[in-house]
Amino acid sequence: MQEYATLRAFVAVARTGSVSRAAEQLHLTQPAISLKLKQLQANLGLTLFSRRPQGLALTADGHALLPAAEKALASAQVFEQTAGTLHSTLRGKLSIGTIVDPEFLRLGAFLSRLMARAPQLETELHHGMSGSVLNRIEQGDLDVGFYLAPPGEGSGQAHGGLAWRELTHFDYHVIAPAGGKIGLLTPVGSIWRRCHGL
Amino acid sequence: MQEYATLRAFVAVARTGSVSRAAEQLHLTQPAISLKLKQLQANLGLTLFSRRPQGLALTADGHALLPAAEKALASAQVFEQTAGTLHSTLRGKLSIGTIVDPEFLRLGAFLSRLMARAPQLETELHHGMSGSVLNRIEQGDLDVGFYLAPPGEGSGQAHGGLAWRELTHFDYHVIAPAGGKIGLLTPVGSIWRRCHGL
DNA sequence: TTAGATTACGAGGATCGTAACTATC
DNA sequence: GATAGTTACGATCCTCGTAATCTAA
Repeated sequence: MQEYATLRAFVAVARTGSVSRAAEQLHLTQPAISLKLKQLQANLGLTLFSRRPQGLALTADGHALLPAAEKALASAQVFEQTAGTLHSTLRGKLSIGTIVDPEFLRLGAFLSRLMARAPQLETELHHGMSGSVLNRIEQGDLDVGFYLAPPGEGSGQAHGGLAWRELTHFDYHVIAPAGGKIGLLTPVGSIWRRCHGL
Repeated sequence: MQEYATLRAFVAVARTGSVSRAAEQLHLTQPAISLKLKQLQANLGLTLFSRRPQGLALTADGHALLPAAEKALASAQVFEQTAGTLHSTLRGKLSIGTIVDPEFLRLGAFLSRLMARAPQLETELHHGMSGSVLNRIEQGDLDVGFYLAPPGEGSGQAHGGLAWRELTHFDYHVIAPAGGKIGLLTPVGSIWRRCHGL
């Protein structure tokens, strides 16, 4: 089965009539495109292009395959777009409780990833000590907050009415109102569900 | 952009409701599927499955994405199939001149790859010494033949009215009537063009 | 000589399987 | 204990970019 990169190369070269322009368009180098074409033709056992002085031209076989390749790419884009609409419906304001040094929390990375996932989400940062963040979350004042966990405590458990989950690649934990089911009832709460991927 | 292997994993798990059965179906291991699912969900920023005692069940998001994934896969299969029909129209008999030991030529591998590319093609093997094969090709008695080339001779050149091309991964060469243009005029000749991918 | 394409090759990253671990019945 | 899934990790394969080579106008 041909991968998307291969199909993109094929379509780009077919449309531009040139490996160079296709490479430019796809932000790759000439050799990369050239190799992809070679692989595609070898896999299919077909000759899709013929060399012309000013570039490459489609053969009859290439012409016959182009529409199918374009459809395959279009379907893939539809998939991506469908996925996009599923979390672009997220709206609301997320109140985040922070502690200690934002640099230590890698807060910038966290926020940028959050924005990438849910661009329409507003965030509001509230700084405090670890204990006060816990209290304000329990009171519903904050939606989610950082929490320095004691080492060796495992992950994914619930305690004290709060659900917490270890963030891999980070040295801190995030807390949100318990159960995850509550999260689903409000726009803000659904954020918590989305955050599971971060 | 999600690759096909990822979409196949998603669809297989969604349909079977189990990583194990999906792995079996795709001839992969449980961890490979599990990783693909994790990557897909991370890329999309969505939770597609929820864990059940007997396996995994689609979430609402997963349900919404399944049709798009199936369409993307179907389009890819249409592309492959279209390519298949392009060289399944090949018919005719190919007379192949062989030399020395068929085992040494890896003739079985060559023929099986040829059959995979052009299933409707008949082949006819004629064994002889290297010189006689050359003569019979020049006389049009054979369509294509094996030839032990002197080392260091480069590849893709034409000499003595014959075109020859080095077969990568093999230690021998294939000869066919010169120019490749002649090849396009007859069913048998078009075989030579197809062989370029082997 | 210039423009365009291919080949060679090496570094970096992705993939997949084995093995070990966790959780649920 | 048995079943289902995940994590860890290492070997292998793939991809892409740089540099060199090839071909035609």
